[in-house]
Amino acid sequence: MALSPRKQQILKLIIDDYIHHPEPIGSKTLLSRHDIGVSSATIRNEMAELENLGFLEQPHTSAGRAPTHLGYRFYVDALMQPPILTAYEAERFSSVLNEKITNHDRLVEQLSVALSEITGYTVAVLRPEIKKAYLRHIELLPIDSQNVVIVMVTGEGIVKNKLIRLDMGIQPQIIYRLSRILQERLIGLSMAEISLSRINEIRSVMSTNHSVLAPVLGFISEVFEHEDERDVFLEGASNLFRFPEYSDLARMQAFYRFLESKRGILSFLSEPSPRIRVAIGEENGYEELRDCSTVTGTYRLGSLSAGRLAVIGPTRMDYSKVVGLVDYLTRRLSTIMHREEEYNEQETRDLARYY
Amino acid sequence: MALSPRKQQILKLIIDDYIHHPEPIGSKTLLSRHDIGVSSATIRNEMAELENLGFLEQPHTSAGRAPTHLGYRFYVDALMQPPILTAYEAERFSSVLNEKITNHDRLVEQLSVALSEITGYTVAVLRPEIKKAYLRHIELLPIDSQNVVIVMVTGEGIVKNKLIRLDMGIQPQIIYRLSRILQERLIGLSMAEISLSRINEIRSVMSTNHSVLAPVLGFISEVFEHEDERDVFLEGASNLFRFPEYSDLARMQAFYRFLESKRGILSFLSEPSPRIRVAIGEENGYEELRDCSTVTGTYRLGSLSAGRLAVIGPTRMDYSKVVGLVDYLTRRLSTIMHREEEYNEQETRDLARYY
DNA sequence: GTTAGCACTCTCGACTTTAGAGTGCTAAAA
DNA sequence: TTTTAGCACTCTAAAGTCGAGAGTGCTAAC
Repeated sequence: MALSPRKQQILKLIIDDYIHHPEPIGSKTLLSRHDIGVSSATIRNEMAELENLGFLEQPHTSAGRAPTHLGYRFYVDALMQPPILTAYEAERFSSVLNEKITNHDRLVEQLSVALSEITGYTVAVLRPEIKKAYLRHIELLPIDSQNVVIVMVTGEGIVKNKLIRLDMGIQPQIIYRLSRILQERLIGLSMAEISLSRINEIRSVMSTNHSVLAPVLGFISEVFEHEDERDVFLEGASNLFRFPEYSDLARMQAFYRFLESKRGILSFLSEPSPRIRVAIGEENGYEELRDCSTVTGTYRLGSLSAGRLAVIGPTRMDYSKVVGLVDYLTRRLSTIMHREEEYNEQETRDLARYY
Repeated sequence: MALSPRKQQILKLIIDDYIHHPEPIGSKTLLSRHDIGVSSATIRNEMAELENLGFLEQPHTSAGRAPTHLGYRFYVDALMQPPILTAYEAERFSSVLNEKITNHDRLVEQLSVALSEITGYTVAVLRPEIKKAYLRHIELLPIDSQNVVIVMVTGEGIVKNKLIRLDMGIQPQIIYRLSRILQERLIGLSMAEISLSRINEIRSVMSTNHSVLAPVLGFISEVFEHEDERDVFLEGASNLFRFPEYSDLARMQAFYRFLESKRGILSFLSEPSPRIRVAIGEENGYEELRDCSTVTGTYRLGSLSAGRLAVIGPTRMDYSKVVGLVDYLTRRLSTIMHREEEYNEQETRDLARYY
């Protein structure tokens, strides 16, 4: 279905207009706004054909035409101008990145706030899974006779901890011993490698003291298995109120409920997807996102699994701009974290001396 | 302004009705729904007087009457029936409390989810400040030559940590030494007591190694000073869509923006307030909460400062029910945590042997 | 293939009408 | 003095009417 250049031109003009001014547009209006070399009647004919092809639709007979989801799809694939970042936008991100925030979660959150501000849409972030990380450090700290803190540090510098309350008192010596054993056997392994067999190995060495062992090993597997911690960060949800397409309260509520429950948006973000994915309406695969478009970017944080960052807006989204921003941002995030990762590996090698 | 019993009865009936069916109610309708011993004309007269007194208002001349904020205030203070928890509600909370969640944040979050479900309103939680906690344990863990993890545990079992990246490599021995010094000088102190002078004391002892010291001491003060960590937990914000009083999109957006920014709701929750506070409309003190009522409960977590838990709903809130739930929940939270706290102090005393 | 012209369609806002709920007032009853 | 029946009056909300305006599709001429 190769579209004639003129049809493409007309489709592009309609969508460009519609993105900023969401009202069905007629042949005359289009002509009055743009310098096309033909008359309104010709445009009318072209538009009728574009409608037959499924790229445009009329809300009713005597109205102008609006893009369909298929129209947007074609626009995204073939028509929209290549995204360009403005100096302001790049600057806005850089200023966050230059703050030298050491906590990855915070950094990504701050960037999301910026992204949501710039685009005026909603941003959702799924942080990388920790499952595939390798363990850089593990330590048990006896706090008192019945409380032990377990601290784990991944290669990427993510620290996880938990206070474990034991049923019966245990001497610190035993804790220290277990701590050393865990260090000897687990440090340097990726989480995939800390399998049941290794844990059982430890269990046999420490056979005397099951009462510490059970919760400790429980926590380790919890950190790396459980998705609980993987909550979604949301920013700018209230932005969508701006758009007339969300003036239907019932729909808005369904949408909000979807975001709020976090389950839905989590599973949406967890789906495999290319580095940059644009999904329009039903393409999202969720009833609640039927009236939305999303631009999802994947970033990599060291050896961790992919993190995801999605911009959610109306289907008449400014695709060019959003794709540009998401692409830029995830790229920068990945390289920054990649650099850190290399740095850490270097360090870890140096460190070997101490052990 | 002592109201006659009959006026009180009529006001109560109107509000009881209005809470579940938010339409201005007229004398005849009221009579048809309830068995009052007088005619509609009498009720009409009483209602006219209640309006003069400011307890009721008419949207327009020929409509029924609806409660004013003053009316709700009187209702809350004098009319509503004492709150009773249903078996289901108590059971719902107990099932969460019995899960033995060790992380306080999670526990309070789960309870908020239950509270929001039961009430159908929005719940906001401000976690206790950590500032007043006493330090049960502090430890520096060298991870490699340039990375140190600092771990702090409060009396309540709250664990805080951070990975500190140093500009230059430092031998683990030095880290261990600093760790011991911190332990000797800081453990057991309340955070108020870890003043600048004590920190300077440490600085003089460790004069040689400023490069570790600065970020470590920085983190300590950050943990206990900064409000950053005190983010607000929100649950059930989308519930409010149900209510016809929120069908005005612009208002809804302002409200959502308020919740989302977290600044506003944080400062709202930070205000001093009695154990249970009911605020109606303007009483909330925030423009964005002008159309809402809030029931705020304070709970205490060990020696920490107060945590706050607020139910936010329309002004025609089911006050009796909500007050009962908030009261019950904050009480149970406080006692549970109080018990834990005693337990911990016991433990800490026992522990003294080890040091 | 393109365009001017024209009859036709449909929505949206403005205006009108009407049913119904509710009121306040008055005068009679308790 | 308080309560009540009765009634004229008020106001809204929903339904109906109407005309302007934007846009279309078709036809015939360029």
